[in-house]
Amino acid sequence: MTTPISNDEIVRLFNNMAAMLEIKGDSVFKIRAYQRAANTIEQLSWSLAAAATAGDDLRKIPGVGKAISEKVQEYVATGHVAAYDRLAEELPPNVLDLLEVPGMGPKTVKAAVDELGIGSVAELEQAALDGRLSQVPRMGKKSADNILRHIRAQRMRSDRTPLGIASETCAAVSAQLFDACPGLMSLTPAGSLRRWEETIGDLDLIAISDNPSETGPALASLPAVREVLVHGDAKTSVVVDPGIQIDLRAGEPDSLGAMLQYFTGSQQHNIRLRDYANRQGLSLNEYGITVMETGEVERFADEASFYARLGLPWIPPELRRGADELDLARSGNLPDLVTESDLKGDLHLHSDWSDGKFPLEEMVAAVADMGYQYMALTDHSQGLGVANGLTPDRLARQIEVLRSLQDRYDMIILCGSEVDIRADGAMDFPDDVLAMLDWVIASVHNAMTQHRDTMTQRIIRAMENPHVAAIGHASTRLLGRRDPVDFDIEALLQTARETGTAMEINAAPERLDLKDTNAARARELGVPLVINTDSHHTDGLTNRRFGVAVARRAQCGPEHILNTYPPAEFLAWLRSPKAQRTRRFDAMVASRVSESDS
DNA sequence: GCCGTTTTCGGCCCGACTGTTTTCAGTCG
Repeated sequence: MTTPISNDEIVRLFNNMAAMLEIKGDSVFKIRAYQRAANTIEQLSWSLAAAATAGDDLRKIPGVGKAISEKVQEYVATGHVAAYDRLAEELPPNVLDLLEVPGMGPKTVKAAVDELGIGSVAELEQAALDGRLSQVPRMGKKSADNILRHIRAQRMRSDRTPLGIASETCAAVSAQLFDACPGLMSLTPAGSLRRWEETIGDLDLIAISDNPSETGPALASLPAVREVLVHGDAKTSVVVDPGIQIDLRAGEPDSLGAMLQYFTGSQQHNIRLRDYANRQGLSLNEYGITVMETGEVERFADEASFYARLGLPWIPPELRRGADELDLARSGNLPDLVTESDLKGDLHLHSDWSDGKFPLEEMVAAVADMGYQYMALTDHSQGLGVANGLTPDRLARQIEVLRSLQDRYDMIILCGSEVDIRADGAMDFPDDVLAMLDWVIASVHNAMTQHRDTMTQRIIRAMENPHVAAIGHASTRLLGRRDPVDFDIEALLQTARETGTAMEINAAPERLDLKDTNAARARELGVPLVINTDSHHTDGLTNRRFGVAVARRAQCGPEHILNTYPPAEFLAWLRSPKAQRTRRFDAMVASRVSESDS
């Protein structure tokens, strides 16, 4: 069995085609069509290659027409796309790297290729150094110097920042900016951070102030600022210390609605929203909504009234992905998304009995302080030596301690374990030990480079164990540090459904695992999801917001999340035999949905 | 290249900033 072509590969193909067409100077609308198709495909919860092989009509996907559909078919069938190969032949092999350099757009890249024969970033750097680059039309010494500077800065930092780090940076910079700006009324993150994307390109901040013009200079003079990139009247861009770019826009209170909408994006969402507005004779920009006939500009203090003016309900930022959210909004079918306050328990927690940093009693107390109605303590199993995993004897002692704590809390304390899934799919504890536990979450922690089929079968075997309630951080990825394991996610989720196994959305910001598209597929298949923090520290409990965001991006309501159910319902699910859990969960979802309808 | 409760052809989102120009092209988001 060979690895099928992934959606990501198809996305890369079309994005690369768009970039090459840009350099060639082709129609911007054709380019935009490829970009839109790539954006949509990126968000599919299912395998496009599998659908193509099955003979499905791909043109049902928005933005995919005859030409793009045929290219997908060709790619899946042959591994190549002739049109792509022809484009690639006309350009130097590494030309797309040149587009990655800030300040190098398609026109400049084309000029550099045609006039200077440049074919790589190294050659571009040399041309900037020896003065040839500044000879290109519309380039000068300053532009060439900027290109040089960007090449060197780019070498020093990775391109995108994991959500958790961006979130911390945002909080730190915001606090400093409030101190520096007396007139600052509010500072709201926009862009990919507000949409809770798993990685952030740069950090967009919207400042609302009585005196907007003071905020840009104030940002530029903060101690954390390493470099000022742009400083105009309306916009300031800087680079702050861990190498994150911050774009600040400032305005007055009555412009917040339009500014937030404009700068939250996504770009594809905005393109489609503005198209929708144009059809109503309205034009959108960051200042408000213009009635095209009269030229009158209407202003909005909040986003809800902005969307309302277009005849739409407010669309949560997590859904502004340029996919089907506008259609859902127009038809009144936006999902009611899960929120942090829906969570009634945390079912993946560590203490200092294994690799956590806090004593068991303190972790339990901190969880109770969250207002939860149940929790599971899940220290590592014996096989994870580096994490001081528990032997069966230590586990038995820990269970005694936990049971003795129960009297002090209203919250139900479940005795759990994060049990290692061994390389062959066997559990790290024998069944009689697993049977002592209330809650077993099974995770892969080693042998992560296994072949796709081996890894898939390994996790399937774990799911088939009658004691395994859930699979933890299935892909094991660490954002920016470790790639996900190779597995057949569709087969895993199908097996989860068949075996009555829940799938974790691990909320640790460096994991976010399952990721959004996989969580969406789990939801579609009726697989219960559980949002856990995997806290090793009492501070980790608030990371739940990241897990909730993944679920929201997956269009999950509370009914799709197991640990939003009241204790009685959750425990009834947990205590029923695995073979019955899928049917029980379906009933739980159905009753929750009919409840919210009435 | 895609798309349609105006359209199967003729449209396709919008503005800030920079540096190079001498009125604006190119880049970015």
